[in-house]
Amino acid sequence: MPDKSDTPEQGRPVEQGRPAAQAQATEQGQPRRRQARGERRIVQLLEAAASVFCTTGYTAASTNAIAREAGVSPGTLYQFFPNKEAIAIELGDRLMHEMRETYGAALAPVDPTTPLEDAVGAAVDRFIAFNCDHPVFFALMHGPDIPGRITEEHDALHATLLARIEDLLSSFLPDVAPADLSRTAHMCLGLYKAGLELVLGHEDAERAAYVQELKNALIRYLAPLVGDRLGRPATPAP
Amino acid sequence: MPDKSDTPEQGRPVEQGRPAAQAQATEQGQPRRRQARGERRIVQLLEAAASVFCTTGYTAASTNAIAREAGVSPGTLYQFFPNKEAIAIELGDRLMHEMRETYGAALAPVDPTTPLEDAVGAAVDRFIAFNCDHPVFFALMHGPDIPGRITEEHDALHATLLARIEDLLSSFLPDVAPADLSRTAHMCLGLYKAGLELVLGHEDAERAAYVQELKNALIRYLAPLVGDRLGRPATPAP
DNA sequence: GAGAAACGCGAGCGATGTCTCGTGTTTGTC
DNA sequence: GACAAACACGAGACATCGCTCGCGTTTCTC
Repeated sequence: MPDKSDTPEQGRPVEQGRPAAQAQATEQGQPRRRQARGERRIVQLLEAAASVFCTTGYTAASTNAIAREAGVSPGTLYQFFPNKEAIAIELGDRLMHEMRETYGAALAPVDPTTPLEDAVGAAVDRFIAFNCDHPVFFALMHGPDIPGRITEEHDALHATLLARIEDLLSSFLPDVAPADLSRTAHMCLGLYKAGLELVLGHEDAERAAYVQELKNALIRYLAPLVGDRLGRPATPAP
Repeated sequence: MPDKSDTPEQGRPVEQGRPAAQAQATEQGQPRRRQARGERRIVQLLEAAASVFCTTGYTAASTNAIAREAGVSPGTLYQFFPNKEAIAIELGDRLMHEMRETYGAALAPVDPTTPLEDAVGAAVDRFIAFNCDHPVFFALMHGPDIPGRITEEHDALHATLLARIEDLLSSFLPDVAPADLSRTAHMCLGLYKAGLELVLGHEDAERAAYVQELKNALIRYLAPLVGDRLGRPATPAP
């Protein structure tokens, strides 16, 4: 850790003003050496940000409010994040990381013998569970007011998800034109989002009922396409 | 606490077809007597607001930008609307009014012999057409950042729509528990919104294809519930 | 224990946005 | 034509928000 006298601008772009801590290692000269206390503050701030984003949305959320929610001063917040956007980015990154594990386990294994109902049911259950555990995710991914960089991440996740869904679908629909397959995948994701909104808007028994309805909608939408591979014939529910 | 005139609600006579866009009365007494010029300015400002809301969303839209888009000064804008929210409210009102005619014609007539496919197809076509003609509607109704009063209007429309859908559904599903019927209606509206987003995101042929997919999703979701009344059997497409 | 760096604070700067005010112009009515 | 009310303007008052600065405190390291 080279300390070049007391002038902090020595190793940094002058325009940058303050060091602007990076949580993870990026290129950019020397990242800041965080202490345990700092790491704790970061997750604390991230949790506060999640809470505020959830209730007010991204644009309406003020950094002062986030700092207050976290019980620190505005200045402290900016020791760990260069700007407001970076907070959302970092939050999105961590969420995305956790998400990858979730949907990796949810969509990846395409056992060629699993019936459609089970595959859809399992995937939906996992995604719903994740979104219920992390309501911020929905808030961040649904806001039409999100600035540039976050949208990129959103698009990246979106694309990854769609690719996975297409993969999964293609195992059920071997001979469908790519364009149709892509459209079907988009529809599935859209239907899921619609169902998710309803699920998040209710609780307990109603929530469970909506989860079931969402599965029904997806299965019935896909059933006519798959032909066989239905597990059991998609008879109308009793 | 600026602005004393933002108060609960200024007595709004709601005359017949009059959209009622009166601005501030000096003291909550009687509305202002508008001239033809003023009425013209109002629709001009509303159109400008629609355009700005569409491209930037509600919160990010500045009143100055709306005034500039309309080619008038900020002061002029405030001659006709007490505040920014009122612009969105009035815009929502007029949209809603037009919407009522559209979906009144789209959902009201429940000919007991129409097959499910046709009923859904017709309703979807009308709604999609309306939303394509008025993209603001989607923007205003979907923003997570919309302040209080607008949400009320949104909820009102939502409730009205749901009631209509339930009506329509109940003619197809005579003996279903009310709770289940309501849930099904919510799902239908949710599925429609999801499809709408995809439809608005594409053009021409792709857009038409998504419209068809939306109809498919709705019909297939509902088909197992109706039993007969299918018009033609919902055979899977090849 | 001493020095450096990370951490923490909170007043406040600059930019931006909503809305007002004083004034001048147009329109409707007599 | 005269008068009032509606219309129009645009500078700026007032608030808010993102973010910074200077300085004090805690923690790490030797």
